[in-house]
Amino acid sequence: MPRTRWKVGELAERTGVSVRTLHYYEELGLLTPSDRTPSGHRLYTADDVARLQQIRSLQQLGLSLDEVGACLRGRDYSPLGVVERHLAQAREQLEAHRRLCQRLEMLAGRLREEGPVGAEESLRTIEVMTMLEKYYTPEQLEELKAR
Amino acid sequence: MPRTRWKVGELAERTGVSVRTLHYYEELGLLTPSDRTPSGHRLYTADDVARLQQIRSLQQLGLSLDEVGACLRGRDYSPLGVVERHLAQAREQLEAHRRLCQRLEMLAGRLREEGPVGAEESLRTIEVMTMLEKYYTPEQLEELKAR
DNA sequence: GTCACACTAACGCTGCGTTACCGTCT
DNA sequence: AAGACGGTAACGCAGCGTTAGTGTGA
Repeated sequence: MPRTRWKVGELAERTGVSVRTLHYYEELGLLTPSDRTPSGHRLYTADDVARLQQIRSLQQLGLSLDEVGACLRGRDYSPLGVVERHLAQAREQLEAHRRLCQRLEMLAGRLREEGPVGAEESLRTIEVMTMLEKYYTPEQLEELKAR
Repeated sequence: MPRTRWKVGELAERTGVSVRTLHYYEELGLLTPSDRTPSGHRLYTADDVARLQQIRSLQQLGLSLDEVGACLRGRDYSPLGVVERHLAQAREQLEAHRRLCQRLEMLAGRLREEGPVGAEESLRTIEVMTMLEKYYTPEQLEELKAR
């Protein structure tokens, strides 16, 4: 029989999400552990863990924590929908990283042969890097407008 | 003959780096445009653009702007070295995104068939997501210790 | 003369990290 | 009995976004 409850430190260790962050999510009303020990220690259930996953996915989709909250409380909220959009974005980032690798390889080549690096080379490389940081899918733009 | 100088807005548009950010880098002494028009408008040269690329690469490697500055001023500083480390990291992130996609696909599968999603499933997915955000190569850990 | 763009200066904000101090559990 | 872990409360901060008011230049 698998585990059914986690203390905050255990959850943090398993997920990489810090204890402070879990506290903070609770403060914002995003993730309240379903249970507590008599002495007040937080106990997270499998449902809570599922919710944490949704929160993190929405965050990686570029939403602020405020927006994440609104989304979770929203009427048309669908866990599967969230995962699917996250997946779509992850695939695009996969592609973006491929382009970044190409750019960096070219740049490294130039630098090795000591030829002066063309500005276009640098410009395009920066462009790809920056796009990576800001990635929003077209769908998200709609979402963000909807709020 | 290609361009040889860019105004701040032009550079911002080409790179995706905001005007405010370019101002801020200058404030910190990270990137001072080599020239100005008589009236004070910033003019960035190809060298400046190359430096901007280095700054962004170091940032994506996980360094704070303070550390970026220290690195650029450091004695053993090598542009090629920076690009190579960035490239190594980009490749690892490519792999990490692949794993993320796998996880999200499995999760989506579970959600579609309405079976209750196992907590392990959620936990592992969150773990992969979180690792992605924090990625530091072994090399970087050395760097960070060195400071 | 107008409209997009540049300048400087200043405040504001998000998402936590980081003490600090005290209880708990094994 | 002690050390790892939990609790709440509070401050602090990086990296810009965002006005605001003014000059510039095609």
